[in-house]
Amino acid sequence: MPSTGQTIADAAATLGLTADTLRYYEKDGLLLRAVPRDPSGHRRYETADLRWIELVTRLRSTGMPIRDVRRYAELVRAGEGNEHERLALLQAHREEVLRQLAEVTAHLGAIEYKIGSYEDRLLQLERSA
Amino acid sequence: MPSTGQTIADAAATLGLTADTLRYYEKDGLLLRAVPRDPSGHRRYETADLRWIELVTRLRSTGMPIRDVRRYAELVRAGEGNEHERLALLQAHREEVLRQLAEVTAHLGAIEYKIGSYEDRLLQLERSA
DNA sequence: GAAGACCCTGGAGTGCGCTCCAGGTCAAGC
DNA sequence: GCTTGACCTGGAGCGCACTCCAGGGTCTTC
Repeated sequence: MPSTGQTIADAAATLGLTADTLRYYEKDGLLLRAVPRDPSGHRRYETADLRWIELVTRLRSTGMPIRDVRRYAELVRAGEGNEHERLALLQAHREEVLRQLAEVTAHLGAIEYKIGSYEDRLLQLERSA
Repeated sequence: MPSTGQTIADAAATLGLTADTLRYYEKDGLLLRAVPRDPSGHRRYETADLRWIELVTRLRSTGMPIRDVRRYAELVRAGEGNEHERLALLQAHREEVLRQLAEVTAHLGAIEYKIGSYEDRLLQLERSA
């Protein structure tokens, strides 16, 4: 009978992370549970683990700090009854992401203007050459 | 005759940075020139300095690493003749920013979906209460 | 039963981008 | 002439998020 679930190497490849990062997330309390082990003590990631970590990577890559992800994980681990707090945490993050998107977009506009002016200048030079 | 230009405190306030950060940028080669000093050795930021630093903050807050900003500053300091390289640097940054915006936007979509499901769940609870 | 591949733990190390001193100079106000 | 406050320099320190060992176990393959 083959062990169920993915090895840490497979999970890392699936999720686009490294094995070190997966161990670090677990040690740091970002996961919902200790990842189950096979008889020799190696981690076997199950679908539920992978799905949760996928959410973690989404929160992380939208800029949520580790400590907030941990807080959210704590709330989920605590079980039903704190849905308002979870929602508030996600909504606050959403607002922050929207703020950042707006800021980056605005700055990008100014940078693209500068790119345009370089392109124009180089075009002029070519034409006059 | 009053000294011309802004003090470091004023410049920091104008730009939304700290005095420490301004000194750090200068020491690290992100500026186009050593900021001019008043007779007692204090920095006086002139309009040209402030405008350049404003560009630096735009590059920084769209995620360009310090070392790339420094590289761009070096090109501009080197004077005319490297416009292609400057343009390439900015274009590469633009592509990276667009990639990130797309990624964040996609992840945000998934997070908003989750927010929606919490809102629905809480609404159900209220209704049944 | 030796070699190689994979995994384990605890803990140290790294890169980035600031941020914060300590100790000192200088100009203005009382 | 003394305090106060803003600024100076060089350099140490910090928070974050990993990343990288050293030393050791286990499983498979030959």
